Amino acid sequence: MSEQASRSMGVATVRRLPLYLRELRARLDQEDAYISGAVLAQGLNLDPISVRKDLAATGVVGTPRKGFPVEALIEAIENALGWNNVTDAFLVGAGHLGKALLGYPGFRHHGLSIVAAFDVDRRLIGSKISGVKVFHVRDLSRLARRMHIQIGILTVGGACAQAVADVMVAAGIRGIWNFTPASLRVPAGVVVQREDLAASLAVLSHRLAEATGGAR
Amino acid sequence: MSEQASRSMGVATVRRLPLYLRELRARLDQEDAYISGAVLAQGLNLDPISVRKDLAATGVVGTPRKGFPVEALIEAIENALGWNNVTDAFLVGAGHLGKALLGYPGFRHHGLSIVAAFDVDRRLIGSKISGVKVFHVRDLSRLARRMHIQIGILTVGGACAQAVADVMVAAGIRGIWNFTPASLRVPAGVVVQREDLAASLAVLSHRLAEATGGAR
DNA sequence: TAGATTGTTAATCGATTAACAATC
DNA sequence: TAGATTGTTAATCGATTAACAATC
Repeated sequence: MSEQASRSMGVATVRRLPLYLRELRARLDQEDAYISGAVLAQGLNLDPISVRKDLAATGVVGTPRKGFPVEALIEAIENALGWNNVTDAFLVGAGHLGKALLGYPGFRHHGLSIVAAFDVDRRLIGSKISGVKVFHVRDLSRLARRMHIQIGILTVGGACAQAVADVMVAAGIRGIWNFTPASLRVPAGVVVQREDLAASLAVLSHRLAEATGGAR
Repeated sequence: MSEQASRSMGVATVRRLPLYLRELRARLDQEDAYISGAVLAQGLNLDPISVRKDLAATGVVGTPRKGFPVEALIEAIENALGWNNVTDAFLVGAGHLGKALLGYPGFRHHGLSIVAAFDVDRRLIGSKISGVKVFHVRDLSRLARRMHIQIGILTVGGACAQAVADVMVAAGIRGIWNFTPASLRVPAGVVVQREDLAASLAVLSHRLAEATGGAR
């Protein structure tokens, strides 16, 4: 049931699920066993109708006058995202951004655990960054297979992004979180999720230019 | 004319503009003075029709059989995003992620220059990170006003995100690039662009769960 | 009962995709 | 001329918003 619900969920809804999850977990610490869509919407600056639809998409049914059961919602959202089980990931490219992601404690709440890092810089290999050991990229394939790694985080320079992605795919990795500006080519069945800083900045710039108008 | 074009541009189009810009700049180094939408689309893994529409939205007219003039496209895109002039920005929160952004050289190509960083950690204040000096947050308001800063980059912990955003707004900052999970409340006229790692990871997780199906 | 809240159906909007005419 | 490519109009799709019925 919940699987079918998750299968038909729109991308926009999926993107909002972590917002709900965060807020709901905070509520759980308090006394509230139920929360209404309107309250949730107000706390997150979202449209109440949108929230109600998203919550409905999780398969959890609310009760009029009371709202939605907080605990059931948390479980349903974690389930839809696969965040109830921890997924191990490899990170390739231990530069500035790679180090930042290795040091980010929040992934724990998102079912993600970075269990090894990779680079080609001799000074890094063998060291530990935020408790995660750094290996040479040439060891990636062997380790990924042995550990059944599903997710690869790509924080290398744009120039070698495709080459590393190829190695990841060959090593059996099924999902690539791409922080490089490169447009990756992968075989069908492999999922690439792009974290596009430039695109985000473009939207900000454009909206600012719009707001400012021609007058500068 | 180009202003009007930029005003009516959809968000999806704006998000793709940096992709085109990057590819076009690479082409400029080669001999090509013209590029066809189809070629551009193939290089970026995009739908050709989509690309043609996006390029049309910049106001640049292509010529059949030849394609679009590369140099004019670059100029038009830079113009639409305001990336032809460098915009100075402040960064608040010199932790892992803040340091990563301070060390990222690519912003230069996106019309963004981080001219100062802020934190409350005494060990950081007065130091330089990637050539950018770190100040105490209490100095932000004064400096932002004096330097007419328009963009603030928010890389603090979620707990104090709103407080820092309030300071930014009060200091005359008009656009906030929000890397925290907080849902910021700002007055009308101030633009907030969220860089939502959790949302992105959620999409990846969901697509992986979808691809895997129930069988795990 | 009354009223707040969910759930559902319809309307609107924007983005993508398709088809085809215009043009060099 | 012929053909490749742009430009435009229409169709489809998904997301958001609106309106209202159902329910505790």
